[in-house]
Amino acid sequence: MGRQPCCDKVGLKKGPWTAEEDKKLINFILNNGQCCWRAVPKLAGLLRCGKSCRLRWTNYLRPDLKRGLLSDSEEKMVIDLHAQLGNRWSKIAAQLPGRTDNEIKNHWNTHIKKKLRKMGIDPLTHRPIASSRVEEEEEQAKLHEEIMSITHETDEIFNASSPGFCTDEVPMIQPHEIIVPSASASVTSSSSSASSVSPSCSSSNSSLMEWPESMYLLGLDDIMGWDLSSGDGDGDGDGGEPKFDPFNQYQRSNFEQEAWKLELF
DNA sequence: AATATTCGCAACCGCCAGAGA
DNA sequence: GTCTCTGGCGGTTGCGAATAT
Repeated sequence: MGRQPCCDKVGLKKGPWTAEEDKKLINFILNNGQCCWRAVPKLAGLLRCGKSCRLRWTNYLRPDLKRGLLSDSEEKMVIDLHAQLGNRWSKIAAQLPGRTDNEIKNHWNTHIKKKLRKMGIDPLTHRPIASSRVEEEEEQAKLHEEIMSITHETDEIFNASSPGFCTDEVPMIQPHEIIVPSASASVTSSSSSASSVSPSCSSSNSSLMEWPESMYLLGLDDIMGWDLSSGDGDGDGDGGEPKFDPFNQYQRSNFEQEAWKLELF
């Protein structure tokens, strides 16, 4: 049996999307809406697989996406939500309008993780690194104690029941006599407590097929979410970054793309 | 100036769940 | 109930840019 690939991969293009491809995809979706992604590339005249088209749209081309780095409040929200939900990026993204799971995941892995470690917080447990180490050591010590007490008990039982024991007397154990404890009985899952959060997912963007009218009226800083007037420009986030830097490839490509989008209409 | 290394982001891959036949 | 297909998710990779040597 086995699953069929989402598309016939022979002759399909991979790698970065060109402006031409983006244009085709946007035009198609704006005219036809998001329907069957499998059919999109064929109908839109793209040599891509449907999955790739969907990802490109949801992560990059959607008109309601925010651009630029996450703000401090957004970052804080991500950290809080991660503490409750773990690596459920889509659930986290659902709480941050205009942000994608991929964007948040990348930001987490490249920025927030480091930041938390720098602050002495374990990004996995969200606990202070020092104290979690102490707890870990305590746990290990406890475990050791338990093992030692069990060993002691068995030794006592053993010594009491079979004095003068000799290893030569141990009967050989046959394979069928070995009893393996079931995994379910011995392993307890320690999933994070996610019950307290109920992602609303209220703003399903699937129906959003028009560029926001405000886009025509806003300036660059508004469109891109950049604060062009403030920031100390050192990139450390302490002075109102991100600041627009025409030589920053990432910002520049965003700008070019936004400008291009505007020219579409 | 040249080369090596690190960083950050976009895109891909494999798996899973749900829907429908 | 089984099988197939699609959309979605999270982890990983590739590659260009930035930085260090």
